[in-house]
Amino acid sequence: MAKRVARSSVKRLSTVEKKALILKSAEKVFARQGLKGSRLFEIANEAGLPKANLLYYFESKEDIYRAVCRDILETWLGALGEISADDNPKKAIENYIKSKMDLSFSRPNASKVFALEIIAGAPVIGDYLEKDLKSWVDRQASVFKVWQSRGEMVSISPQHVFFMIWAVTQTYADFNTQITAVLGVKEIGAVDYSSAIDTVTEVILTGLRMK
Amino acid sequence: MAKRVARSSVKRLSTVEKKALILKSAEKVFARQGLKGSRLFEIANEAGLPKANLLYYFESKEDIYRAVCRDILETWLGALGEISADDNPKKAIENYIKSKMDLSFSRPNASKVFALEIIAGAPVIGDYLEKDLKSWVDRQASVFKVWQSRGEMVSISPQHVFFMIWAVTQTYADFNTQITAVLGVKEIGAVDYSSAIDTVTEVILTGLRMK
DNA sequence: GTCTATACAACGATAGAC
DNA sequence: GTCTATCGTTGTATAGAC
Repeated sequence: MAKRVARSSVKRLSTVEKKALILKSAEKVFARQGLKGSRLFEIANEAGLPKANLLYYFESKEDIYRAVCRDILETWLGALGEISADDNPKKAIENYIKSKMDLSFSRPNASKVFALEIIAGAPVIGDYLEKDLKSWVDRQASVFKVWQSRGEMVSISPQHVFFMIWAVTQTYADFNTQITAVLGVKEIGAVDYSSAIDTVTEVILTGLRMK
Repeated sequence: MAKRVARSSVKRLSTVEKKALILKSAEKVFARQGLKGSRLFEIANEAGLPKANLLYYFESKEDIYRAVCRDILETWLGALGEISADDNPKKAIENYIKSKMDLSFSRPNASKVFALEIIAGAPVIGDYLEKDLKSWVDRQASVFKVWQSRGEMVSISPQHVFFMIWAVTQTYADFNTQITAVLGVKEIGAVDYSSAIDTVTEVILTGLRMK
């Protein structure tokens, strides 16, 4: 049976497209109150689908949530890459900060879902943190140690360097409500965006004494 | 009728003490999933009280939540003080970072409730952000501008300086699950605590080029 | 594959005995 | 002031017609 591609109606979407629509809508809803604070009908409304339809494509609310988390982790890891000891240290950190800031501005809801999950104690992605993320950080840490031994970076715990970079880059997504309130603007515009990147990059590179 | 002070049983607590117990328990519960993700019976269990008892002391779940938020904001504002242009810039920022880090380690749940509230779009404390917090930041910003004109601080947007300081100090409370996972420890110990303060202070002061 | 109707469990809040 | 019982509502999930 031939499947038609998307037209004006949501009903015309293929299975794959509909699953993607549900996940996109779910990410937006979960970004406000997390798993326990979100309702299936909110996701359904957001997607423009009847509630029961969601449970045809996914087993349960938790199943949707797990799929959203998987999707976010893939984007995260995929976009961040690996830093090598041969890289130019300053350029490498600069690129890393840029990537993280871009993610914060392009997918703020993904960042918020991640934040809510961590604050809740990482019941779903705890394993990822302890295995994949930890070993990724451990690998980068050994690179930082090489740079530090060459005097190309101040000698502080590489782990804490990452905690700080993650914190300042993600704050522009997660705490954007606070930021717009303090700046007295309705939303973070293109100007604030590039000014934020410059400021963060400048302060961190200087703070790490990178030449 | 004479009231007895607290003994072993929760029942012996005075009205004031019992309200405080409820708020303390509620803060812990709200710190995991926010307002909508938390259940009254969870707060009741945490406090060791029957559910209906909570609704004798407070009108509703939202009422408890608002009281928790008020409590947190008072602590926040009270602990942070004001910085004056006459202060020694480096010492002032150092003290500010120290205060914020102390708050993160002494009241991590308060920090988490605050974070969840902001991520949710600040439905309850939005007013505080736009008025009290904004004017506080605006006052500090004029102090920073004086320092910057004297060459005692790098010339970047004072607002973004605060965004960065808040982000790195609060990350040790809010994202402590991620931090312990990456460090491979069960909890952030006294050693990590002071190492975190030193690292954060060092990087930020250097990053702001404070002499 | 879609959607209505509904079963069933969870939850907030109240009534009323003590 | 405390606590049990319970009401009314909301929310997840399923059954079954189309």
